[in-house]
Amino acid sequence: MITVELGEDGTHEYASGITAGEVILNVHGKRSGAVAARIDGVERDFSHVLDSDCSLEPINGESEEGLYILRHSCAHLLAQAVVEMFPDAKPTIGPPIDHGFYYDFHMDPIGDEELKAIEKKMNQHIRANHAMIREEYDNQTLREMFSENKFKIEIMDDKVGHDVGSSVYRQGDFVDLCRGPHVPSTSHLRWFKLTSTSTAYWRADSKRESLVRIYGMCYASKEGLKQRQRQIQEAEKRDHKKIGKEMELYMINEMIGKGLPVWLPHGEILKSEIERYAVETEEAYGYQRVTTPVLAKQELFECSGHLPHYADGMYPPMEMDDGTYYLKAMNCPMHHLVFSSKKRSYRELPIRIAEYGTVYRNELSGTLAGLLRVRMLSMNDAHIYCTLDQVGDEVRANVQMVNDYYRTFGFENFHLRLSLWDPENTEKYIGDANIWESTQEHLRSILVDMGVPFVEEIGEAAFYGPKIDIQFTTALGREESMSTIQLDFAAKDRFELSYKDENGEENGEVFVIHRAPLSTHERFVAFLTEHWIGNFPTWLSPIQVQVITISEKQIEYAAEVKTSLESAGVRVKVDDSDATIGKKIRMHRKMRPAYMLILGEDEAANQTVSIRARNGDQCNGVPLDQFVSDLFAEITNRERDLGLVPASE
RNA sequence: GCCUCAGUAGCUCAGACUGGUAGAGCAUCUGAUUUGUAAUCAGACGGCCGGGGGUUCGAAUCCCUCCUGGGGCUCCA
Repeated sequence: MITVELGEDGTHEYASGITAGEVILNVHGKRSGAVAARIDGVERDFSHVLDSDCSLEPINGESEEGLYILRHSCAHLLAQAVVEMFPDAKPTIGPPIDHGFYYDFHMDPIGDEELKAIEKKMNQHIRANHAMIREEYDNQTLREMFSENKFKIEIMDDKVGHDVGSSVYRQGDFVDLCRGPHVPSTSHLRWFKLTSTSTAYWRADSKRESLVRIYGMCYASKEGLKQRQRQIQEAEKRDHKKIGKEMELYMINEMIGKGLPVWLPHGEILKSEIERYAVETEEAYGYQRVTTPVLAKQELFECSGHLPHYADGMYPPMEMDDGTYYLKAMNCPMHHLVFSSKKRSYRELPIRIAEYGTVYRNELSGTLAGLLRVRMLSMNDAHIYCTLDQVGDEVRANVQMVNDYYRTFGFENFHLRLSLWDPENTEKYIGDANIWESTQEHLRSILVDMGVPFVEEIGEAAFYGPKIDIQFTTALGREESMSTIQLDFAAKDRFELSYKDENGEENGEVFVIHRAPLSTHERFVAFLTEHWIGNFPTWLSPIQVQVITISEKQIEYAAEVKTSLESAGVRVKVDDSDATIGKKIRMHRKMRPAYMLILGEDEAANQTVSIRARNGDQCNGVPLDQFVSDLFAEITNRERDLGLVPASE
């Protein structure tokens, strides 16, 4: 007999030789929702045989670990179907990922129809409910089993070696090299869907074989799968490309080029309102503004380290009669030169230099997408020059600034990330291990002191130093960097930055903080559009008030209303055409004005307006003067919500 | 750059599989209508069907090629 410790479910005695699955069946019954078990802390299959005392905890399919196992198993199921339908296809690797899984095959490219057929075949195997059986073999046998698949052999060379054996998993006629664990049988994989295909290179190396990657999503329940599908639908509704077109925020023209959006009047309003807000804020925080050129000589970018470390991200050089020029991919080198354009005293520090600078980056043409990935970016950029002692205050001020901005813009789904260098991969970075470790520790202790929660991630640092990124979660559940605060210890040496200290000595210990709390105009407007579904707060709305007349008789009064709103600085448009008001409301809805004003005989007679908020709530008979002053307050206070109409019950 | 799906009127889309020479709604314009909170009626205008090449008596439709857009190309048994 052996003793199995089951946590809350107590301790049970079984005959030695019982499997994990049998214990779970005994304790939790058929519908336990478990897909595997954790035995003495190690994830195991249901078929794992228990022959000594141990602890056992079922892994539920809905848990993070459970979903990982489900998705991994679903990748195997995909490979089974693909190999059956395309006997020449060679499976390579197939890991679980967020929401699902993929599997890379060495095979001819496939299209939508094949994808559907593969999904159908997978469903057949689910109905057949093949057991997923673990088998262990010695090294020699494994190499014989997979002798037809050089990719698997290469994986063995790397991960298994030549001495020890490993495991395979078999379902029906299909066998795959794998460590496991897996679900006990294919019927657990019902809630999946193949989503797309793509290409990837073997080992992410463009010189190696090109592989077909097939993506799928997989969940533990119908509800899980449906919920994800709803999330995707919701994200489509919020897509900034769709809303951007409807609201005429920006356009992309073939003759101008890919990744080079043109800001249309409505988008330009968003952009300049954001910029005005940034300028006000930065003035309050003691920043000085400059404008620097969009291109500069090669020497500058060699000095900054961009050319050796960032050349792929830059536009190719331009040969001029006096040297080689590059479009700038970053503003920092120019700001460094502003700093060192005159002698600096310790009394001046910290010096904060800001600019809404336009930078140019050579993104691969296939990665460009709407406003989210572009080749010309307007950055809300600034550089702070300070001593190491001052870094803490400056970082704190910037975290505070980000918090204030996000509250005003209504963003809630975000968290801080301390982005560290990768000590295994040092050639990507400037500077030695000591300076990296000490500056990272400095930033870490600032965050800890502030008591703000943050996560750490290795390999996400900039090439010149560690950073604090503010990570934003999109409607699709994907995490994107929105704001950044970067500590740069390399610039002082490269640009010989210095100041005269209290002792009258030239001091070269100038630390630079790069910060961009509002990201780029392009990304920021894209996220803002997605977040508000185009229904921006009044101060940001391209059209703040849309006036609608009921009949021709109110044309004059409408003009009067327009004039008084305009004199208060409100962006207002009038529709005095002879269409019905129902039609006018419907038509103007797509431009998402914060408020519509309905003007009829009553309003004209009493100098009032009827307000219709964006959500359809109304408030009739409001005196015009009152509306104008209330609206003015709402705009100047940058209120998040439309407050001029009481919410309907 | 690579794979995949797509590109038809200003917008949203049908027609394509099975070749016979282009359609709808909205927008716009012109009339009529003067309207109280998500589409008033009628008429007109509008397209070298992304570009080029090929097959054919005949191509939006089939084939090739280029361009542009969407999705993906980070997750490593």
